[in-house]
Amino acid sequence: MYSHQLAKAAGVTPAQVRRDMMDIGYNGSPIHGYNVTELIKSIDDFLDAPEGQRAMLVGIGNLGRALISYFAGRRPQLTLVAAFDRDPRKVNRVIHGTRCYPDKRIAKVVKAKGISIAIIAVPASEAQAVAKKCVKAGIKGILNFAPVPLHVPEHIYVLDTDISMALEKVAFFARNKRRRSGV
Amino acid sequence: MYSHQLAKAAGVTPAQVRRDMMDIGYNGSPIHGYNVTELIKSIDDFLDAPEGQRAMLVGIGNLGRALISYFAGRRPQLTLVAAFDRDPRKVNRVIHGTRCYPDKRIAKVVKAKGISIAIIAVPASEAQAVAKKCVKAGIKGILNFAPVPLHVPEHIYVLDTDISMALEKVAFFARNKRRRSGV
DNA sequence: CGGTGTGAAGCGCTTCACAGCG
DNA sequence: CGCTGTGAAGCGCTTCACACCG
Repeated sequence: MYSHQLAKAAGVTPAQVRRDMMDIGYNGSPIHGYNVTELIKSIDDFLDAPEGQRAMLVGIGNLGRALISYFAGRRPQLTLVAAFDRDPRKVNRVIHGTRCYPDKRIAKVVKAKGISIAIIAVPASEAQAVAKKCVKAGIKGILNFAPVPLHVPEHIYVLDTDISMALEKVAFFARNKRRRSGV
Repeated sequence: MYSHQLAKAAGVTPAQVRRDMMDIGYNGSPIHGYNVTELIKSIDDFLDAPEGQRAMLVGIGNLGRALISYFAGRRPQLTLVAAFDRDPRKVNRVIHGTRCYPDKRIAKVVKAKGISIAIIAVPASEAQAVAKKCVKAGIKGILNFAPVPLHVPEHIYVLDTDISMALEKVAFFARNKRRRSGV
């Protein structure tokens, strides 16, 4: 499989693909290109923590449930092991294999299960408070779906994914003609 | 309101804020900083199409429903006016003010309502087919939540928002300590 | 001083372009 | 040849740094 084929499949340029190969330390051959099976293994080695990582979800609304089904049993090294909500009617059950707890128990469950990543899918008004709780519990990274910037200590990694902003962006560029763009 | 205050609120640097002011053509004064009311108006003028823009959603699963409630009556100039699904049980009703149609009717509804933006929230296996249908119907921009790169003509703007990739990214950087990052 | 507006520098990602090799 | 691996150039966004002004 050659760089230009991988490039077409992934929607990027061949140069990009070769650059990425360098970055993850995988080498192809000019004759046969890249061996996909080995390549996948190299990518996994590069991305995954050898011990695996566990994530939790806070906020079991429509978005929360969508996220649970997205992540259900996707990658063995990165699993969703708990979900939390403030509403007592939403907890103490299992959705798509993920157990739901009342949000009071975040700290305990994080410690008990060794969770290092939090996914925040609560309303904007609660996001900052939830983030604080997660950080105090010992989380290392946050995936934030609430449309507010989170204030957290420097050493916590935060990725903001503001969905309505994404729509604004599409609306804007759809009018003002530009090229595609990624995650 | 001064640039450093806006910066703190938005989670960016003061220099960024002033740069953005230049880009949208709004001027503050060194004495009073920026007038927030006028500023919001300037931003709207910059972002919004004067005639407004209409969007549709394809795929009424958990994610689809979450998106509907996100966008319900947010911005007057950018509204979600229709939702589509293949499943007959999900259509012919109104969710959060958004009418649901069978996906066969995409082309007709796009034309009838002057829709220019499509939000794709269907399973990966159907995304490309849906995208094609949308493009043929005359859509200008696509917000894609399916975890596949879409192949569309050059002049269509596509924004890919692969949520599980976002989680991988957080997992990776949470281990390898980096600074926060945006939409 | 404490702000804004902005040219210029910095930085990271993307692309070019070419050596090397079967 | 055609493809990989990679130094170097390009490009766009971010940050610096400073003139200007009340």
